[in-house]
Amino acid sequence: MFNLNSVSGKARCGEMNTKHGKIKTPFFMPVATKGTMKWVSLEELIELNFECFISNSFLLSRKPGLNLLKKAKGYHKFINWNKSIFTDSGGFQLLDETFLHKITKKGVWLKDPFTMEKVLLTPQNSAEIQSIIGSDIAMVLDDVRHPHKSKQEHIEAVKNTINWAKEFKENQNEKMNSFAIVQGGLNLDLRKKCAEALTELNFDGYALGGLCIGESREEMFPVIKKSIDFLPKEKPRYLMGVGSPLDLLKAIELGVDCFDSAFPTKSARHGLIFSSEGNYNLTKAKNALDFNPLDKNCKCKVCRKHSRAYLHHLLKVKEETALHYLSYHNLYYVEELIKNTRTAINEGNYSKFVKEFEKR
RNA sequence: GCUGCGGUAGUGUAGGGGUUAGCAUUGAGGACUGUGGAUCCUCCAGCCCGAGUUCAAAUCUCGGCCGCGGCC
Repeated sequence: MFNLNSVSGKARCGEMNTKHGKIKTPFFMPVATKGTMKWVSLEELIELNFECFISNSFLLSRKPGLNLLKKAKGYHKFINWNKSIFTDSGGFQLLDETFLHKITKKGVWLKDPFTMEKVLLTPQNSAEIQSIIGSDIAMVLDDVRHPHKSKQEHIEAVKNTINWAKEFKENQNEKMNSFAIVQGGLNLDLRKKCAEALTELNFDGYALGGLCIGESREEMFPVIKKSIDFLPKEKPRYLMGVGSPLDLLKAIELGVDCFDSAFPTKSARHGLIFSSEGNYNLTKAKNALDFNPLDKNCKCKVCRKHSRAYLHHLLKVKEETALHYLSYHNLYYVEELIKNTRTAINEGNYSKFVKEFEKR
């Protein structure tokens, strides 16, 4: 399902094939937890040239629920999306105290946020949920811990992650593609152990999980760099949760093929604008009288039409349209940026591309 | 004109002799990365004016100014 076309240093350019089409790598996918991005519609996602997004299968299983999804003949039809869809298991919710109830060897007890009912999510039922959803790429239920938790916790998390991956693989619909997630915190021995055990299980791709959640860049990047070497070259590598422009570029330089993150849209909602001249906060007072576009080099529909001053105003008076405009712009920016990384890799000068970017 | 109540950051308020004058919001900055749809952190900013009582006044007394209500 994955073909590598060219490399530049460790950066790779290729193609991922799913039931719903081809996706050029590296790529970034927005987070559409419950069936849409926040403030950006699926229609606009097509307009923005994204080939896929990621939803949260646990939340979808609670609402609209599996019965509805079955009756709708799958999630793709329900939301009328005929490109690829990744689904997360819901494992990431372990990090959120409002979701997590208890981690056990069998799986994880999560609180249904709609009803507060406690629900046991296991590798088996997660595989079934994602199969009913009709996910193109299902993510295996994993045990995520904060990077700064004790080694003992990470040992336990890796053990659970490996066991759950085995059970997921045994129970999943064979036609469904699935990616396993490497855990181990910042500990390279644990990362290696986890990666090797998961590689033996022969998943369609491998993700690096548990990163970019509070640890410093100085801690994160060495772990990515080393962990990449523990993964098979011929399979796609997915760094979960990374979405700031510079982080994306640096991770691609280390050999990562795909990403998802709420960062571009979440940032946009708080006024953080991605731009070719660096990120900045639109809520700053100096933007109130700036009649230039968000990014003078951006061709998105927002930058073509509206000024910083106007968008600053909308944000200040809490008009919801601002959230839409800014989210749209940031997604456009990220998609353009990643498109440019593919070009740079194909042309064999990716490191130079990153250096230029860092100079901004 | 008389009388009652009140006047504390830009706004809304707490404190009624000794407080680094508290809170909310606004304002200024920062954070946010497998999304609980405005959250978290830092900072700026104030006792209406004058006189008195007191070791000490935002606080008590008197006068002024302003606001709201009542009476003439």
